[in-house]
Amino acid sequence: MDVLKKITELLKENGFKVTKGRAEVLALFFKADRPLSQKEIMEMLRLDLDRASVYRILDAFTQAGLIHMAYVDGRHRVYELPGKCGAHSCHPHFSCRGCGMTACLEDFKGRYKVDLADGFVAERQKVLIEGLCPSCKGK
Amino acid sequence: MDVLKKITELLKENGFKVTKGRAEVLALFFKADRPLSQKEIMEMLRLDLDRASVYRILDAFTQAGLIHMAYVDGRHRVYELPGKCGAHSCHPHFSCRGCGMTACLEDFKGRYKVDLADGFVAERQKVLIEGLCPSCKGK
DNA sequence: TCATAAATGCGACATTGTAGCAATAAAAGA
DNA sequence: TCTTTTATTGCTACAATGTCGCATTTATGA
Repeated sequence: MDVLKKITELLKENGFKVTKGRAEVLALFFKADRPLSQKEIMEMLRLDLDRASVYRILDAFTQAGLIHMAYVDGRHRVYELPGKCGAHSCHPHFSCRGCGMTACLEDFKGRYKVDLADGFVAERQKVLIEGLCPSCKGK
Repeated sequence: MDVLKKITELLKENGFKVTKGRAEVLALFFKADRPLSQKEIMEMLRLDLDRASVYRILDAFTQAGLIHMAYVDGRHRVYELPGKCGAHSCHPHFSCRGCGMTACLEDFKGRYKVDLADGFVAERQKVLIEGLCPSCKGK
């Protein structure tokens, strides 16, 4: 199916008006091969979209489950399309402590099994692998 | 051994001058049963310590390896004493999406094994379990 | 096309984190 | 103990990130 059509459908399904801003932000996530921060989104956008609007769009998408907050970077919230994340498994992210680059390790199949105390409910796992990327490794 | 003595030793071992601020911040981590944010540290401190100083102390401790940055909350950096975290295992943290409370699941023994692409080096794993705590569960 | 409800732009603001510099406190030696 | 030296702190200003309210604009359904 056409990506643009898919995006329009996704937005309508979730009760969103189909606006240029929302369509393009969502399109960015479909094009991206890694989690995106608000800052990166602003830079990648072709149309002028206000900072506040981007935040509102990201919040709305997150609440609707269209994207996930990956929390990869201590300062920036980083978002991505939801993968197969669930209560007991989620593909991890890699973050380079040299350059701050983050990547999605989607083909990861491992699982944690965590026994929480009574009364606690696990909804989702987030795993971050920290280390060095090839170009920062040599320095 | 006395905690205060241990703290003094730890600071000296790492080449730090033993100041009231550093000693008390480090003591907070020994007393705490969960990861702490800069904000929480400010609120828990008895003596008046400047915001900038707390940040500098946390940075210095992190660099020296006395504490770890746990990155649990999207907005706040959250720190804790280093556990048995390594390239392929780390005790996970639990974070309640209702009240934002975070906890350390120290007795966790599981492991991820992640195959990174050539040239990438994994130094540490951070795992976050998101869900609801008992008191937020009912709401 | 028009009416309406939602989304956006704009501005102001709160919070978090950083940097420079003068004042202060800790450590070492006399 | 007193002094000197050097690191640490407090203060101030600043940058970046995120939020909020309100007027304006836009998308949608009649």
